Amino acid sequence: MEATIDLFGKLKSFSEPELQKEILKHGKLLKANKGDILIKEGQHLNFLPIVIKGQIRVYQQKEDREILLYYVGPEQTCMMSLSSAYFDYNSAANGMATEPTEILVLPSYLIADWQLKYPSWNKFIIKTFKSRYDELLATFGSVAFTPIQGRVKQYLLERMKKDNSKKIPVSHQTLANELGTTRVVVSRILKQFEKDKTLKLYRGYIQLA
Amino acid sequence: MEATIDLFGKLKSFSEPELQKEILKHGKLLKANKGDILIKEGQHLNFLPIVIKGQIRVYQQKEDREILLYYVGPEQTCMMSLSSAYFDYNSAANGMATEPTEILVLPSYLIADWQLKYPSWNKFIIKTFKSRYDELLATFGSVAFTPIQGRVKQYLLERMKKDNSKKIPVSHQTLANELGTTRVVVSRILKQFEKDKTLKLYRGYIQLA
DNA sequence: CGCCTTGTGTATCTTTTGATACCATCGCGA
DNA sequence: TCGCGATGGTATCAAAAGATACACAAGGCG
Repeated sequence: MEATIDLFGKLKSFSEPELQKEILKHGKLLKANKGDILIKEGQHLNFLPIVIKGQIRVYQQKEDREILLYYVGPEQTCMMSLSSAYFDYNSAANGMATEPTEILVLPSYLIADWQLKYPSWNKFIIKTFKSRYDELLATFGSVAFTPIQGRVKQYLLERMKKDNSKKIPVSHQTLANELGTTRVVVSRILKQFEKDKTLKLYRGYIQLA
Repeated sequence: MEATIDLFGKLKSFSEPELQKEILKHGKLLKANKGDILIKEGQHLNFLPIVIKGQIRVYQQKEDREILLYYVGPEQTCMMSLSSAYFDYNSAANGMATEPTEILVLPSYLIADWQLKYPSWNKFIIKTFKSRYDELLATFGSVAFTPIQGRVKQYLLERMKKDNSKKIPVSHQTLANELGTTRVVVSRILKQFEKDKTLKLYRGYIQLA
């Protein structure tokens, strides 16, 4: 890989100089545009993507329904690829860039080696497994126990925190895709919230009260 | 720990003699009865249980509803404890023995050390993370996309395979708890299946056709 | 400007799921 | 033997969620 200005300024997790050398040697930088599909369900993966900048949306799909699993943000990687690195495995989800995204791509066969050699890499791997699991478990609990109305509210509140803004740019259809339901259901629920004065609806965005 | 006959005959994953010594030195054997609660939601865990014999049911609960996450069988361990070993963490689920169960209990602080020292231990850890994730993801997809009727069918078929028997000893209430719904719903669906001749209902068990 | 895509509002109808209630039966233990 | 809890059948009603269809508006683009 060509020397990249400030790569490890953005990837602070990897402190060992030796590890950094290896990453520079074997890694490739990739740029993805908004909407680019990086991983498809059923696909066999032999690389590990680490997001440098931007974001990847990982979701499951069934017929015309889809549901969000998690986002991969900077300094993070994806479970599907990680699973593939250790076992013969086909992706159980899709990955799509939600904005222009820069990705560091590493070949799978190095993952396990590095894990034994470099403590910071090991920590990264374990942390990924752990936090992805937690996320999924939280979403699972939500889907299993909370009616959609509550999940819409949850989603909007989390989004507000994350973006630090009460103006949430999302279409009803997109919201439905995040939550695993349909557009009509989302519109209906949002309208109810609007009547309850908890938000206002506009074309293309939602303004929380 | 007192020398235990054939412990490593049952735990074939741990091949290194050094690791076996460590396990014998720091581990304790524990016996649980059917119905014993081993882990509670919110509880802080400082041990890692590895099942030797029997089974632990790990599930989430909310008010009077509950839903199965997974079972921990022989040679397996639980995600909650594993997460606790690496990070400050409170269990997000409950664990209960479903039958008389023998458990090897190891202190949390050793998990990470051993992982760097013993490849077979590392493999065990990674495999646990990976397979627990896969299970949860499968269940998640099922809950998100499949109507309950289909999930009842899935459950019964899987149970048939696992037990290698078409006679499935389970009450409607228990089935409801596994699937995150209520008894009445399960009874209704099962009755429909009986009308369709795909199974017969008896007190305390279900006979698949 | 007209056209097309995307986004939104809403009505109607059906299906699924849940809540409640009541009753019958079984089997265990006092 | 009686009582009681666990199990299961079922009816009724309500709520949640989904399917379909249609209308309209906003905005980009040729």
